[in-house]
Amino acid sequence: MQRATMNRPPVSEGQNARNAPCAACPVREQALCAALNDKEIGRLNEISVTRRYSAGETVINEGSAANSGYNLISGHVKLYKLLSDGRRQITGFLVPGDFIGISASELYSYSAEAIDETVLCGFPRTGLDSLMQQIPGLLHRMLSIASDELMQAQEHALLLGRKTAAERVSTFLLSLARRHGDNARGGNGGLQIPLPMTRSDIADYLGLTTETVSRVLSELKRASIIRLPTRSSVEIVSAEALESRSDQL
Amino acid sequence: MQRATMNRPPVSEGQNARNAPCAACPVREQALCAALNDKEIGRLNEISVTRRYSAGETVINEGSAANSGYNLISGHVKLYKLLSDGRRQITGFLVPGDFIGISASELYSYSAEAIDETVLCGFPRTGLDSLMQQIPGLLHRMLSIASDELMQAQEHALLLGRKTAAERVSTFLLSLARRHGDNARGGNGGLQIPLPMTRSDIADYLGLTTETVSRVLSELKRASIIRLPTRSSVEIVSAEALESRSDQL
DNA sequence: CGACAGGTTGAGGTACCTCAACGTCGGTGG
DNA sequence: CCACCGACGTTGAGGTACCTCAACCTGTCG
Repeated sequence: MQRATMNRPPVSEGQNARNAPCAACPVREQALCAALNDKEIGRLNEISVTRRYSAGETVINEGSAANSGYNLISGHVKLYKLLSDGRRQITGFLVPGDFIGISASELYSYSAEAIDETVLCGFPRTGLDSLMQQIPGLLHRMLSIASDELMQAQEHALLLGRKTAAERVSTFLLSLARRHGDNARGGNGGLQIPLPMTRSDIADYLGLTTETVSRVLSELKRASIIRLPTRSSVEIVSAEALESRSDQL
Repeated sequence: MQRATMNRPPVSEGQNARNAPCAACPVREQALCAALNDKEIGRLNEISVTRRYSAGETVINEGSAANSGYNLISGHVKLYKLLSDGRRQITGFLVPGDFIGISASELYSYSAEAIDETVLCGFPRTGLDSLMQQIPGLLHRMLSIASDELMQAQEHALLLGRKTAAERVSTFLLSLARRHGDNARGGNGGLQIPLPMTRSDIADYLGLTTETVSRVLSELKRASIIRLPTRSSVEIVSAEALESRSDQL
């Protein structure tokens, strides 16, 4: 289980290229890397360090120095902010190909935690910054990632500020389905979707309680709009019904 | 009231430089322009068009083609998204120096409306894009603006998803105070802050109703934490009391 | 001055939360 | 291999923070 690439310090050792060859990377054509040609990606590779995180492990701590960026290779990560009394708002769930660590300030303004067994490809910020100066395409890609996240964040604000519990859950399920793609149709033509996060995570993402999330899911199930084969997956039987309950998206 | 610079088409006429000389621009050192030297800003100036908007006028319509960006010169603008039944979520209030029109897609994903008499400096997206390709500093500046907005959006999600009405209003007043700066102290040492937006705007920003906003403001006033000299201004008597009621920020 | 949009205050309703009990599943050790 | 354990999830009953509806107040502008 332990691998040679684990826990390596962010200082380049000249061997990372061999340990984590970008050509074989499952997210080579996504994420930051899509912007780079093979030569450029070699330079990114020189400063990158892959590392495995187990479920629940913290990747980023709110308030700590923002000196790394990460590509999510496999697994899932949640981003969140806390209030002093422990109330939590999850601002996003990340899937492979997503970038972690865009930061305007010197300190991270949010925390990041692995949801399940996860592999990240980390870059020291200094190296990333100098590469961005040398490769305008990389800078441009970063802007496009940030713009996209901003759009999602505004959609999320609409959900949190103005949607009902049923609308929030329906919207959430649809956005999962959209991101998961149209593959993986179940036996009855439904869409099988993994739910790696807990009900508590979902609640903290939607601004609800676990009980309310559970109740809405149960009601959707009772109405035969979804099925819940396991606690960590949903099958969407009628996306249309969800759409009509989600008010857009 | 009509001015020569009003309603000019985005095609450069070679006179805009004289009509809107950047050197005299009140937000020359802020916004996008801070990233540019005098020569570069001349090129930005060539493609820019200033235009005046009166209160309530729409600047950007959600769903329309995203072919302009704007610098806010003076006045105030609100950004918002709507649900099909008219529920509205305001995602931000902009002040002079802010940029409007970051967009990941071809279409705007939000609307923008002038709150009061407002002057914007507009750029066609094509021109902005080619300038960004030629001037890396401009691209970099844009990324830093986007990152900053993203951070604010996450803070806003925390407010909408997890804060009480009293906490939301207190947080809002403090963030206004912070942006307004520490100038403008009132007679009794309080901080005078203009409130150009209506109670309804504030409610739609905070995910509340106008009645709830009004009740919380009245309570803060009763507790001598704020004063309400006019309907469009607040005086913050005790920022400390607001901080303790806002849970961070 | 009259009218109207914006704002405040009150009374009652409700969507969601809180608290509590019970179910369920996956892992672990006897 | 099965029994137990604990974390996660579901369901129910009651409470409450905020919403809804309605009346009234206030300033602003023709």
